[in-house]
Amino acid sequence: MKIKELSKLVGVTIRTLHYYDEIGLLSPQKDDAGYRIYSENDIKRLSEILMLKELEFSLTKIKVLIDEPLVDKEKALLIHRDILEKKNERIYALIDSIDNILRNGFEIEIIKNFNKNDYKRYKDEAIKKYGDSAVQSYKKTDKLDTTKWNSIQDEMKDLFSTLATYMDKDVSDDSVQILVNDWRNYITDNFYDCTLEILKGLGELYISDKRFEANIDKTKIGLSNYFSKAIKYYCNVRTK
Amino acid sequence: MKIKELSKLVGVTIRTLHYYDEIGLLSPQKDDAGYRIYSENDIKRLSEILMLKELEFSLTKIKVLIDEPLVDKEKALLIHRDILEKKNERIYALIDSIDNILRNGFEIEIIKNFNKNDYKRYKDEAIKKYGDSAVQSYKKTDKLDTTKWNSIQDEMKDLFSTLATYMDKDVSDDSVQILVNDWRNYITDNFYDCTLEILKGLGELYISDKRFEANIDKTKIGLSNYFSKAIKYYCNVRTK
DNA sequence: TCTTGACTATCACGTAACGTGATAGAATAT
DNA sequence: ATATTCTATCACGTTACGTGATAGTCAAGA
Repeated sequence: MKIKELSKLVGVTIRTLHYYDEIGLLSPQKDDAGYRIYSENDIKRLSEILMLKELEFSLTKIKVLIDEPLVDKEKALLIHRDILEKKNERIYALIDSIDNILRNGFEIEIIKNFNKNDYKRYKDEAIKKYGDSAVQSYKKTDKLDTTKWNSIQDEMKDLFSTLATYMDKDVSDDSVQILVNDWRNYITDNFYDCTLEILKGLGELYISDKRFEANIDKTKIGLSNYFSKAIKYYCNVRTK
Repeated sequence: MKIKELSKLVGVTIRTLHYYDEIGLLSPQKDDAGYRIYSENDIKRLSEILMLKELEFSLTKIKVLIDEPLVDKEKALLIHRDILEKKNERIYALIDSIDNILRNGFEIEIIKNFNKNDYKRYKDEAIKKYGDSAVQSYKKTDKLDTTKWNSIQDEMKDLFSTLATYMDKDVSDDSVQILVNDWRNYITDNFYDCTLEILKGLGELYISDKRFEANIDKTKIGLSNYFSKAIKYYCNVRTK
């Protein structure tokens, strides 16, 4: 069977078959003219390749799975199943994120994601060190249902309206600084460990990002600017 | 803020920031020495970039979303949500496939996937031509619950045990050819339109693939070989 | 002032799985 | 004999960076 016939039969492109030959995944015999001639065994092998690919195995893994009779295919499938389920969980979280954005706007999501990479890095390192089960407690970030979101929204509003009544005070005032500290604890409790560095970054966001500004200033004009200054003071006092 | 400070703050690598500058996604000012100096606005922009990236938007799409005030962000999010949901469905189907393999072995999955690409291609073309709703009937391939699988397994066994009683007859015998035809209809009913081309390919699989062979020969030794020959005869008679 | 170390810069190649031409020889149909 | 179809082999493009290599810049200590 020549290349086009096979490509039509199984529904892959000729280039794909060329490529599989190139990487040694499926290397048929060649005739005198150099044309690839696919045998029944090649068809069988290709069908297996395509099925494993359908399951989103990488081509290198497929090669190992097919060529090494030593590997435990069932185990590989189970592991792969696990990976797929985690992927699914992640996608669920993403959809959830989008829903939250559509309901509540961008700002909370930005806070949530501000140092998600850091969080993930720490988590990965922690898993390496202590195993997966020990790190389950970090999961709090992932799933927040609607009622939780509403309570978060409410607490934010409370904090902002209290802060609004302080706006004639200097940002160094104790009552203001206590509120900033509350806000910091609040983030730590609900999202991730809010270090001074992160808090500083968030404070800078609050003045430069119009979406934050608009949301915070709904409570009182100029509040976002005031809040940002209060955070800056809070951080400066505590940095060295 | 210089590059390392920012990279630590938000948890991305320096290379990533270099790259974002390179593609014009995030291009900070530079000082006399050529060092990148990130402003508060840059931090804000980066946080937005990272959030959209977290939602699996591509960098080019992120660029458009941020830079073009004309695009409807809400609409983009809704579309993206849709894409994620489809991804989710697909992963579910994959997990389902793996479960089926673990329960029933590879052979049915291979039959199912044999020309899945073809199936998808036809489906895509059909959707282009007739719209999505008209193609819903093709969906039968996707979801098969446990009871359905069991009945399929049973029918396969029935067919094979009947065929086993015919093994002393010539493959050209009417009773044998009727069984092949039944098998073909069976695939068409349960999986996809089993053309002669595909049937031929399957027949070749049955002799060359040891997993098929083992499964079919459970009923009677040599049955897979016999079945394969019967299919070949069936196809030859009908091809021109 | 010199050196050391930390930080920065710009190439430039590698990754996965092909897509997409370009160019040229081989097989088949008319 | 010629036109068409099929085949082959380069070889560059894609995404979002990772990973060196090499070299210039800055602040601090001897």
